[in-house]
Amino acid sequence: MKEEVTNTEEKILAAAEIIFLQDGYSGSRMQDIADLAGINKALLHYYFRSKDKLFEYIFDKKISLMFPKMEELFDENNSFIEILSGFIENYIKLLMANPFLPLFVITTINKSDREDFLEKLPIFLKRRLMEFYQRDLALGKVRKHHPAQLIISVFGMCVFPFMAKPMLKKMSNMNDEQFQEFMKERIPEVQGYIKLILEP
Amino acid sequence: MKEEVTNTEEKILAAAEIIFLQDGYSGSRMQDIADLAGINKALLHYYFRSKDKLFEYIFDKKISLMFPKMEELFDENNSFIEILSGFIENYIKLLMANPFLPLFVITTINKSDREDFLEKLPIFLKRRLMEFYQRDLALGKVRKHHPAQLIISVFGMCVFPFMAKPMLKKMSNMNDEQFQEFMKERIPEVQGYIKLILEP
DNA sequence: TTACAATTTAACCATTTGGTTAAATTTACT
DNA sequence: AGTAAATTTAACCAAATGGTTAAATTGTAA
Repeated sequence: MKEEVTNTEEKILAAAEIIFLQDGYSGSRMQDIADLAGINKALLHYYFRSKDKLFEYIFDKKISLMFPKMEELFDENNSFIEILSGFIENYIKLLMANPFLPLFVITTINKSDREDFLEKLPIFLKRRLMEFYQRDLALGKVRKHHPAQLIISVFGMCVFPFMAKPMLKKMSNMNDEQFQEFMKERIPEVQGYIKLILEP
Repeated sequence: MKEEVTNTEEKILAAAEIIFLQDGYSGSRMQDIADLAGINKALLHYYFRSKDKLFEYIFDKKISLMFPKMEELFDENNSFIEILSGFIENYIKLLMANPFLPLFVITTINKSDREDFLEKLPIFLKRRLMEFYQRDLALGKVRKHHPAQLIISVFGMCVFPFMAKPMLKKMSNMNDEQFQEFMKERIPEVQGYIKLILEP
């Protein structure tokens, strides 16, 4: 059965994604991944030698999702405020489709014994945002702020609700649909904050 | 040796706190806690019957820290903006002294098999903030916003940097002292955002 | 049909881990 | 000194878990 070599491999990866994203590394069991993929443990190890290998494979995929390129935003014609507004919209939509992403990446990176994962962090995102801010500051198009503080704030306002999702749902008596609605409404809300904060 | 019954118990709790906060439930080992407390596993189980009991003990302590009462803030003479500003200062200072607190509480609550912990969430904090917002909105002292969105934003701006601390340190080339400095500077920064967002 | 790769089955191994037990030892208090 | 509680030591258990192995079975392609 050589037909679709990737078929089983894909099933494994899809299953591993779900398990790892929900339970993290130490909370995940290889048996659970095999079960969810509809295969057995022997075959699982036949495809991926070890839990570590499989996990790193998933993590690599996820970290690039967490820090997307978003090249279309970084157009010289865009103002800093427009770039941030675009980022807010794109990023919240991205996270709505991948709600477990932030907690997964951040808990993984926080594990003291896996600091090697830190090496995979990109830095271009923050640097490019800073450059655009400095440009618009010089043009008098934005108010003066500490740009790193502002960027981390925008990031936090987008990301935090997904990490605190169970808390939010409980405290505001929301179900999953209402949470999605809440996050959709959040896009113009946060964009509004940024305008008020930055516009001179 | 009846002298200080609490002495060993306190050593255990202090050790359990450090281990659990850093590694979470499934990442923590009873042996590590015993080692850090300077005792052996037998004695550890002599004081706390099981890992679950010990963990719940720690979690209860921590969740009340995560959602402090801050009664002094909720004074009728304070404006909503003053209340938020006070909250930002108090909360960031609290987290500076307990940097692992947010990730610990949130990851614990997110574990699907421990949803019982959700029951321990308070709701008074959000409700009281909402009441003060509505009052000041009626008085024309604040701009119109979706108050739940605003409150979660303030929360996120305070909490998120601590959860993403290793990422932030890496991306901005900071050491621990510089991170502390960054968070200290963050207090007036976020307070400034709130004023710009809310003042009519 | 043959040959080879994919898959299953099932037993097995070594290690880790939460937890127990019983006996010995130390400590404090009377 | 005697007693009871605190602590240590060390062996032990059972379950969970990552990983291996070998043999059998199934599917595919030549």
